[in-house]
Amino acid sequence: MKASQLFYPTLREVPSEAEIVSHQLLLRAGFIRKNTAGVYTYLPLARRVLRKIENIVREEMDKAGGQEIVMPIIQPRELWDKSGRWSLYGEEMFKLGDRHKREFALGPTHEELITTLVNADVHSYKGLPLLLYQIQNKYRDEIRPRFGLMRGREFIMKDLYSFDVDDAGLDVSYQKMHKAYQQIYERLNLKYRVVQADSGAIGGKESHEFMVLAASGESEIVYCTLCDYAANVEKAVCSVDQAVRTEEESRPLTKVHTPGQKTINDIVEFLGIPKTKQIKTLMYSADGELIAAILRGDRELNEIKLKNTLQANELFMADEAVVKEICGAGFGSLGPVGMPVRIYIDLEVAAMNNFACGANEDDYHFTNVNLDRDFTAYAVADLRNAVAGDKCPCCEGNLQMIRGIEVGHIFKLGTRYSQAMQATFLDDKGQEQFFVMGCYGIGVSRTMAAAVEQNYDENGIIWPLPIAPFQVIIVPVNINQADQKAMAEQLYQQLTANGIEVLLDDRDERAGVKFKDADLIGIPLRITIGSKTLQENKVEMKKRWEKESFLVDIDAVIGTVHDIIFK
RNA sequence: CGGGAUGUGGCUCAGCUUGGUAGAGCGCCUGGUUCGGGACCAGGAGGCCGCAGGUUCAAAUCCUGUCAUCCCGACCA
Repeated sequence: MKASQLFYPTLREVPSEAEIVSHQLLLRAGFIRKNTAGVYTYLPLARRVLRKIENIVREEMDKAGGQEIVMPIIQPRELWDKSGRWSLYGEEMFKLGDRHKREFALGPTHEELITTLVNADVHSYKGLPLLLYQIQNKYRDEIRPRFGLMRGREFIMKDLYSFDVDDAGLDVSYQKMHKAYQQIYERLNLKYRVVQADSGAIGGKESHEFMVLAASGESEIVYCTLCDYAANVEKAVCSVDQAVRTEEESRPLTKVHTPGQKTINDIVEFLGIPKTKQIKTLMYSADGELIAAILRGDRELNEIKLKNTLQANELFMADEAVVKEICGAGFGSLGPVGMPVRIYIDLEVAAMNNFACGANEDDYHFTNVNLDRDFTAYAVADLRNAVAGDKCPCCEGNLQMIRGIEVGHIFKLGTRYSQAMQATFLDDKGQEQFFVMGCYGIGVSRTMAAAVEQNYDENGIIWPLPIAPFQVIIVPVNINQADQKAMAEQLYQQLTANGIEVLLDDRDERAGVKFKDADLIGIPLRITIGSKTLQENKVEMKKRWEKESFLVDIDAVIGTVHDIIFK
């Protein structure tokens, strides 16, 4: 491809709408343009990258037994009524009507559609397992689209759905996908981590997320430095034996006057009691019922864990006025002693003694509080967020934190959708059974953005070789010099003939402009043709990710490029 | 949906407080000089100042409404 022919409008300045690196660079380098919030046009360079990602995904899906199909974007309401998700998905779905006033949705995901499809045409266990996938635009009317391609309202996703005869079959399909996903991220050449994930209200028992590691990632991940354990903080287990047991004797409960002291820090200062000897009491409304969640003073509540423990559908922090009425004190003065609602305590708290807490009376606290003697817990559960330094739940190692971008997510769905959609087959005993399903997504466009978040410098993008829009860029310093132009053409032809994707910057621009653009769009390998080196029958080569360039004999160019690209 | 901010040529922004009919840099076009890290000189094109009302002799500027975009939060297979 000749740069003079390529549509890649680069920008010198950062468009003001872009906050994060991938958004800024993809805009500046002429990969994407915004149409409306969360909706983008992919220009030629982006299209090339997306295709490469898609092809790697496609190959691995096929290798794992997947078969590609394409499902419609427009889906009728009835399908979604069947699964109950028309209202459940609610606002997040783009909805539209036709001229007959029939209602439709732009597909945010395709479980309903594919379950219907498979149910219509697979009637026997002999047709299973069946793995079908597509790479397609998805539509979600995000409350707040942001970060460019990271959280768009229209995005490209690969979604595969597995259909099996039973749970054992699902396990096999799930493992296949798990492995295929690892292959994919290896091949994309991205640093990533697989983590245990919360499967959400709708998911099944098991779920893993694939995280591309990047400082700007939205998700927090904990991982063990010794073993393979890794999990989304939402999910990370804080096991019992992490709790520091205190061996001291129980001391008598004491009520202390603490005028105006509300926060944990206030008590640290006022009473000289460390955070780790205090507890905090958080009030929640769970499906309308007021409950108390209790944690050590320095810990953070994990709402997802609490929600799962309570098996609540709706959970939000209680209104202070309500709390005051029922408990007799405001937020800063609460405690479990005499608390008139159900008390859920964190595992760690169960191991503490002689701690301090609010007395359910403004301006008073208790010290030397002890579980069972002074109050009883309705349940003890893992409720807090893991933090760096926690003991690994699987081994003797310690946990560390890192940030990541969720680019893949796999779920065991079980029979949730097949039951809702009444999708069945006959097993080998002639019994009617529900399909046992799994679903497996990869955010293709998000993966492109994540690759940028992970690979850039002050000059622009540094594409990993497997997904670079071009592998090599040839820059003749001055295209008006006949010998440079001729050499550029010659190398371009030769490299192209050798199956290498080359961009020839044949524009009549100054060298600086061409270098800047080459760096910005992130082509991994640059070949510079200048008059001095040309006289010595050499060209200059530079790897985008390295600082120094090096000279190569013209005869050796093909071989050198080959070595670098195909390693 | 709450809180905050912003809408002025393709991009980044100034002008708005104290109304008098629009500017800079970059980009773009033409000519010339340049030519290994976003050149220089000269000339030029391009904006009913997001939109709709209102106040006023007069509105980019003041007022009201509205739309859009961005950030924080709530939300989130």
